[in-house]
Amino acid sequence: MKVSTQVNDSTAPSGPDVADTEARIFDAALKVFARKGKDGARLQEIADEAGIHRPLLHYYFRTKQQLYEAVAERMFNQFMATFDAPAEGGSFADTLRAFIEHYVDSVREHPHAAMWMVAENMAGNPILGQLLARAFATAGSPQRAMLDAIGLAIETGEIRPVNPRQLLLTVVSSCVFFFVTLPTVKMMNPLAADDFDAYVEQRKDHVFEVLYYGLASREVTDA
Amino acid sequence: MKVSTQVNDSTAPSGPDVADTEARIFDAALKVFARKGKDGARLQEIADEAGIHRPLLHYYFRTKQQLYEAVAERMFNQFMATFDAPAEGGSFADTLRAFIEHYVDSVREHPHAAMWMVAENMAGNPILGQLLARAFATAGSPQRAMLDAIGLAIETGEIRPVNPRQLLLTVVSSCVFFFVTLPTVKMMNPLAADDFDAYVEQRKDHVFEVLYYGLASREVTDA
DNA sequence: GTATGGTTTGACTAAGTTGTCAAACACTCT
DNA sequence: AGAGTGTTTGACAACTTAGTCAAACCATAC
Repeated sequence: MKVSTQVNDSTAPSGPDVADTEARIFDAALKVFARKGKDGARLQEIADEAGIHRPLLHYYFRTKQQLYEAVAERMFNQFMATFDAPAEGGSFADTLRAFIEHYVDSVREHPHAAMWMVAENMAGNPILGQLLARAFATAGSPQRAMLDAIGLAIETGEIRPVNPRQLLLTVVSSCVFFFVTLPTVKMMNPLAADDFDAYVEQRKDHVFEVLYYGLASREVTDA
Repeated sequence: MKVSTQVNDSTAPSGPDVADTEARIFDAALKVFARKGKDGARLQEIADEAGIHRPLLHYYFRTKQQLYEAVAERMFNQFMATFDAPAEGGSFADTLRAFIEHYVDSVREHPHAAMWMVAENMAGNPILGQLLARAFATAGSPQRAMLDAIGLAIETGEIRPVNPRQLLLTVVSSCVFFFVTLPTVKMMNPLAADDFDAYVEQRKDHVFEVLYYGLASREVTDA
């Protein structure tokens, strides 16, 4: 029996390439779950996508639920791993620019992950919240670091006083939402449909510009 | 047979309160579909929620698919109907403030609608895009008006030149995303969990502040 | 080469879900 | 009261899907 032991005890006879099979299942499940959602996904479809027979899914992961959870956890870790802690020392503008850049790239690189997390949230599952809360509590984590950077920039007066958590949410919203509503975005903005790469770069620039410099004409006005 | 004739031919004998039954089905379906998604939803659960027997669902809407589509359309219309065209004449700042206010309130008032649209998008359905595109093409629509207002404000120099479609997307993102990821937001921000009303107001203020005035300290710098 | 371990397969089971139907029902009109 | 309409009900059929199982399979170790 297998049932997902992460490491292969390399002394025992291990027959065909187990690691490969498990990886194929992961990838396939990732795709199908993200496309169809947990309930919409069919084990048969996952098996087909992975090029294996359906009972093998049960051999590697007992139940659909367990497969779902395993994939969810891996996806989240994968996604979180793509973040670097913001470089210390530079201006907040640089930090923010880099954070936006990273975030958008991460979402692009793991297109299913963002949707997955949103879906999980909409279903009311607190899993993501728990994982994120842990990340925020961890001293060195990029999320924590970004929050700290905001606080610091306010103290030094580089940026105006705003609620750091609200700001972080606004930044993340701006970086993720367009990706989650892609079909609509592509219909509303020709560039997104024609040259998505270019669109994404445009979006990064826009988000930074608007958030950092704001809309109000600089000539005009007050502090 | 019934099969969803919107209007009740009031001359014919109509037995028990048909309009009420249909409305109850709508409301129930709305809730359940939004909670569980199209595939996760069970007709039995919808029937229970509506307090009727399951075959009645088929009597009013032949299939699950048709029920889903009917509810989707109604929800979208309901949602769109909550928007007012931005008042002409005022400053762009006022227009933006009002738009944010309205958008957030609409999302709050129809909590399922936002999630529904996002889910629809994630499933790759172009329905929402089509409906929205129609709204944008319509001269008097609030969406169109907002886009025009942005263009105008740029021309008059009230705001700096930005891509209007990108800006609109950023605004909408900031108003909707937090609602779609509510469980996570509540775990990350104590206020959201303790006093959601207050949190929502704080969010409106924040979004306007950041988007309009930007983060950069006003003392510092260039146009 | 044969025994032994984990892996893969095909056939089967059990449960749950959608959709149908004919009979019972309620209301109105004559 | 009785006919006629549209509505509601309970029982049923067809189908899909997750999960099980024992037999076949393969690779290595002896």
